[in-house]
Amino acid sequence: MTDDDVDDRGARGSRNEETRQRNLALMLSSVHSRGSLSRAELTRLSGLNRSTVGFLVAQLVELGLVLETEPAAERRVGRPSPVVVPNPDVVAIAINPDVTGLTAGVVGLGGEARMRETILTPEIMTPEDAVLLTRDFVNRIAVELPDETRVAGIGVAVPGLVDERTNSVAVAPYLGWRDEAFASMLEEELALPTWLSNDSTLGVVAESRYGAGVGCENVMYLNGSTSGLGGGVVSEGRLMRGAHGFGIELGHILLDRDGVACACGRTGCLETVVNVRRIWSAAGRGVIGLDDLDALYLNGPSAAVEAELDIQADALAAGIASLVCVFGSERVILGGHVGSLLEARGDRIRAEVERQSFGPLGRDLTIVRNGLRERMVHIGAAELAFGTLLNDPAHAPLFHVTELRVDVKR
Amino acid sequence: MTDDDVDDRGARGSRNEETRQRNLALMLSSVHSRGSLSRAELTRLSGLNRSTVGFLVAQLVELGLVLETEPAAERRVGRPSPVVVPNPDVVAIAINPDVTGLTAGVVGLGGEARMRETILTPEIMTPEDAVLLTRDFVNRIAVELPDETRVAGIGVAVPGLVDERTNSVAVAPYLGWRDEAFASMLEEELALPTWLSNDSTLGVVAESRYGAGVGCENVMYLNGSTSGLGGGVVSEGRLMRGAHGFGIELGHILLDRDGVACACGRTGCLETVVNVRRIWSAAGRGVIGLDDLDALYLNGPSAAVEAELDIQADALAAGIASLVCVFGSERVILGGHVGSLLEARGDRIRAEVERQSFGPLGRDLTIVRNGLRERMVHIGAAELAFGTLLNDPAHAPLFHVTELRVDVKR
DNA sequence: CCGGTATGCTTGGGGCCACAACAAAGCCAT
DNA sequence: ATGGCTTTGTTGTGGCCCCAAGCATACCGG
Repeated sequence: MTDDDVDDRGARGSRNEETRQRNLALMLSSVHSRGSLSRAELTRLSGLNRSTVGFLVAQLVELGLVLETEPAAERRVGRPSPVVVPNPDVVAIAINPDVTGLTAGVVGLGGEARMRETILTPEIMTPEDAVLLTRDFVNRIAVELPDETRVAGIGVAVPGLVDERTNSVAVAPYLGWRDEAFASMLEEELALPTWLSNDSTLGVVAESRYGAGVGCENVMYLNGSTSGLGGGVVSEGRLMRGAHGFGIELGHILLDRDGVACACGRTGCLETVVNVRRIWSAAGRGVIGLDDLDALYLNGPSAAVEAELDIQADALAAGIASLVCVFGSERVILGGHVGSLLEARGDRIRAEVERQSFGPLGRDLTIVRNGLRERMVHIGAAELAFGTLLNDPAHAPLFHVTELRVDVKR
Repeated sequence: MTDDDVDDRGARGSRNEETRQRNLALMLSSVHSRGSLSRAELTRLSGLNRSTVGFLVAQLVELGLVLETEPAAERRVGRPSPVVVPNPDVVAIAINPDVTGLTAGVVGLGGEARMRETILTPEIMTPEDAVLLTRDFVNRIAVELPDETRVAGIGVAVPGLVDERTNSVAVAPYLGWRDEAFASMLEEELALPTWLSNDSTLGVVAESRYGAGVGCENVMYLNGSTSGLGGGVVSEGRLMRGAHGFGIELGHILLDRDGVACACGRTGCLETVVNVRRIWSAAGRGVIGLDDLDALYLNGPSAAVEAELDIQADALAAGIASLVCVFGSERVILGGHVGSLLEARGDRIRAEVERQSFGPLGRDLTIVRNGLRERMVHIGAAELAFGTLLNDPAHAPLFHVTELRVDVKR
């Protein structure tokens, strides 16, 4: 995808086209993340000249990425400004393979979910299974979606370590995948550009753009799922990726050096204590879905569960305090099992974090539950697929949904 | 310093001048960090056109920021290209107040240390003391440095928490400072723009640009000093700052929830174990300077010290493994007391980190001792003062050293 | 109906870089 | 020594991109 002949060190000079590209990207990203903006608002937001904004928007309209609609009747003085909205016919496909099945969806530019379905699998799926299920889904949407629909690509949220340099799955322990070039497999089958990322990393992307992290530049996100405790960090508005293109593993920060062994091979990780499976044990009634935890905690849980909640709340607080210390986050978002934990033990967690925080770092910290819930990973994966488009609206390829149908016949 | 009237959200549009500014900054930064580059090399590096690079360099020469020198005799075919070097008469002043005294220095563009002296103080200095010592130093260099010298500003490395938004010291525990608007105090006294930052944060800046982190985009730096364990992180080439403008506190990551109380008010911080004062206790002969630790470890230390080294090595390894897990760093640089610890227990530390690392994250990790040693904080502080200049070479103010002499007479 | 206001639209102008053609400076082979 | 070759500096032209200014447009309110 990248030209490798003149790629010295990324420290390239800027030319004039780049200015255009950046401004175009700014327009599209603003419209994408705010949903709708008048041209006058875009002018104020960008600080660019009216005439320039007019031209940029016209180009985006011509590219079919945004629509200019009638000005909103706002009863304001002055000539009304046309409203620019993202073109919902430009979509991304979001895929999330997991232990119980594959969730697939279509998300329009602007972040609106268009379709979403989960295909349950009797057994844990192989990468090949996942490709076939994805193909079936794409074939289906190719028929169901309107002809005007154009697809930016496929974003895959992987419950495991992803090597973003090679776009492959390094390890997905709960799926039993290892070194799978999953993106290439999908690209070969579907001829759509495909990107992979860790599911929790995508969670923080979604939350910080559309969820509980809106308006905050330093967000930390922790997500408790059946497959452990994951998370992601946005620092000064930028997603932290770490070296190697692997995401980062917040659940495996050290909690207690003399703690119990963790699935990752180490000892005393935060995940060994803050863990939904320990709740299941305490409740003593087998697997409990993440969506049922709230009800369990509300409807008078057993003393064993109460005790376990206290234990996990304290451990989570210690972990958060430790993480805030190294990231300097100002907002912590909790999702999945730890979101329920916050609901049940919010006061305790917040008090402990405050008490244990390093000086001023914990002073203005807010801890909130995630806002998007089950749609989150979905939206994050779509965001991944929209990335290229949002970065360079004029040159990113889009694929007509009708062409995908041709593939079906083949 | 910043215009506050139209500062919507930082997401400003780009105009044409910005292109020029960025390219100019790229030229100057390249020359600054590489020491000297031919115009042809700058052309290749930037990907810009020969003619453009020629013009940009000419502008930098006119601004007095770089010098064009005779082409190096390289016995290569083709017309020789003039070599561009940073103008050493453009300098920054680096200040580092600490418990034992104030270290002050002058660093030329290009990173070369021009002067450096430590003024010892009998008692721990107040901010006012530090201002006076700095003033004396500036008065002295105003006389000693050549007339052509121009000063970009003052960079201060503070052993404590700095609020970079307000350019003030939030807490410097070992100096006993709290909420001191130290930058304003200096600016008022010396009429030179002044920036503050945490000393360890500046350490990672210096190391990643000139020291053991050169050529690496994901660096973590840990520094053990008398005032505790600090550090900084460069992720994907960018310095991590965290919210609030405070740096980040790597020494206070959790090591053991049941550990001992830490000076920061919490329990079980990494710093409570990895700590030079514990070495002093084990050695049983009072305060030992950081520079004497290597000798102590080499010349057959006592069994108590050996045992303590093992303990600290293991704790450090656990801390590093935990931190690498959340930052995804590929190079860890150790300085000060932990640098000596690495020298004494390198194999043990590396083996433990490898063993405890999360999957592939620890695989390609290198752990090295810092390269710049005592000059490090110095160079980092100068880098801080050069920041504005490197970012916008055409507009950053420079102050003639002769004008500083006028201040002396006043 | 008419001024006031905010915005859209059009045109001219300036800044910045690429490109092309030419000049310069060294290497190298004959 | 000379002429070809290669690389780089230099200069002028053109294209891209944004801004500014003036005019047109659409809505409000009296």
